Amino acid sequence: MMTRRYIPIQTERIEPRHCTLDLRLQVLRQTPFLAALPPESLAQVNPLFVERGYDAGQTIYAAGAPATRLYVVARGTVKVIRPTDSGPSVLLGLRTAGEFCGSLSALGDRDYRDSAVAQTSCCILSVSAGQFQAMLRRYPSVALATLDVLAARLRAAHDLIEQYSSQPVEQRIAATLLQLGEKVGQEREGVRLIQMPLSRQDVAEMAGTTVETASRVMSQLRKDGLIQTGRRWAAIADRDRLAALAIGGRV
Amino acid sequence: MMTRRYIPIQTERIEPRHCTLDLRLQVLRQTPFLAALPPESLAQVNPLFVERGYDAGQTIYAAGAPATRLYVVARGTVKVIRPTDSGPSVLLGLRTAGEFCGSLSALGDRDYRDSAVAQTSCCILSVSAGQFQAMLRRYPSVALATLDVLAARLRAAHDLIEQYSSQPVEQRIAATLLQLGEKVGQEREGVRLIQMPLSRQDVAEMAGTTVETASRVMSQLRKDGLIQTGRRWAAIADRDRLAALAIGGRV
DNA sequence: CGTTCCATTGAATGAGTTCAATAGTTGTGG
DNA sequence: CCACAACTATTGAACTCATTCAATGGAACG
Repeated sequence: MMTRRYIPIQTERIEPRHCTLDLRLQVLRQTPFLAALPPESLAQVNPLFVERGYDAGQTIYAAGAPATRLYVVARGTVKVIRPTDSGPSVLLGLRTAGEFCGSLSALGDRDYRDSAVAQTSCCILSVSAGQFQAMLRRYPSVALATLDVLAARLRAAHDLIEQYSSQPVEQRIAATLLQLGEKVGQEREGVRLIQMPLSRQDVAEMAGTTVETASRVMSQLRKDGLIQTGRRWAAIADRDRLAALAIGGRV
Repeated sequence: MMTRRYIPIQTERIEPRHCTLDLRLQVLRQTPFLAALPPESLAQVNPLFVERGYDAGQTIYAAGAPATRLYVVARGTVKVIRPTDSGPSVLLGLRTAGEFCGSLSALGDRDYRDSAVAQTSCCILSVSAGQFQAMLRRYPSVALATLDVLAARLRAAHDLIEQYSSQPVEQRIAATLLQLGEKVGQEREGVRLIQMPLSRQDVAEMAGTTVETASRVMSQLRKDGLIQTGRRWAAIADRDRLAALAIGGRV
């Protein structure tokens, strides 16, 4: 009664823990910074990547540990979180198929500044930081593509900073849900279902608030017919009104 | 009486509005992404840069305008600000000699997402986005160096996000002042003077709060002997206690 | 079938904003 | 050189949004 089960089914597709060889090349090809490579170069770098499966909840790398590898998501969804000294973590972003996380700059920090946790069970390819550096040097197009990805992430980070410092919680949560809808949403029965397990805790960490507040706001949004929610899932029912709320405040 | 004028003098050095030729090459050489270039390449790219002076308060580029150029600060200090739909702006960062701002990715947005405003009078070199892209392609070391800068900025942005979502205003302001001290601070009469005009408004925009709160917090910090302040300036008097406050909360 | 996790809701509290008023500082023009 | 206008900073008081503390109930999992 409180949680409408219009969408009882959820992300029922269990991700395979291990990747097939076909998948490997396919993923590497769709990875932004490798997409520009000619096939023969791709075949050359392919062996440098190591594959490994993770169960949902498992940590891929932890903040504070030596930053030795760069990870590429082949299947599944990964949370990149920043632990805070006191209290709950901050969710910096989600990585899905083809996206990377982990060590980037050899000159930068020696340690990871954030942790990556499997949100679904997933399959991850990884390459050592040294080999990645070598790739950057050897294939200039890889460096340029990586530059674009970083620029885009920087823009996204600045968007977040703007949100945090100028918008109330309700708007931040609305914006968060819209972004999730863009990234991992799928149309289902007239609503846009966010295709990943998503707890109130997750939303709270993305919007920089507490579980209770996230729950309250989302309950209200549900009552207003903007979204649908359930245990560890959410769907966008009225994209336009939600977007209006996200930018303009009160609808 | 209320504002101690222990440091009545301030950033009294008026920046020259126009750069000398010597300064040009010197600045380009200390610019991170050009530092790696051999002298002859530097001489080649030098003519691509246009120089121009700006008075304090002048806008170098404005958010929303077509992102056509990349700017390198030669002298002075530049504020990179993100205007918000409603209310005050957010100060994303400061750029001093050798640092760049403006258009980065040709693939990315066509428009600037933020504005750059001269904080002091300053001298700026700029290059067209197209020519910068050509430099990235022609000199791989430039691309790699730019990658490092972007990675560092991304880390800084994530630090900010963490602060915003997990720390109270007092700590954010303390951290802001410490960062400023690192970046543009100079030892003067036993304190670290922040060598740039810095209003409460500026601090507020950096810490994501209001002028009033910034004023209140800084007044308290002054009473506690952690900082010294005046009209449009601040100095760090007790770095250790300020740092303790920034991370640990109440001292 | 009970234990654990997740979500919801209430009430009290508090940090920070908002509104408003005052005052010191700087710069300008008569 | 002085008076006035504009800017910057400070401080008070009311208010509000969000957190915190706390308690309950449903859903999933073994």
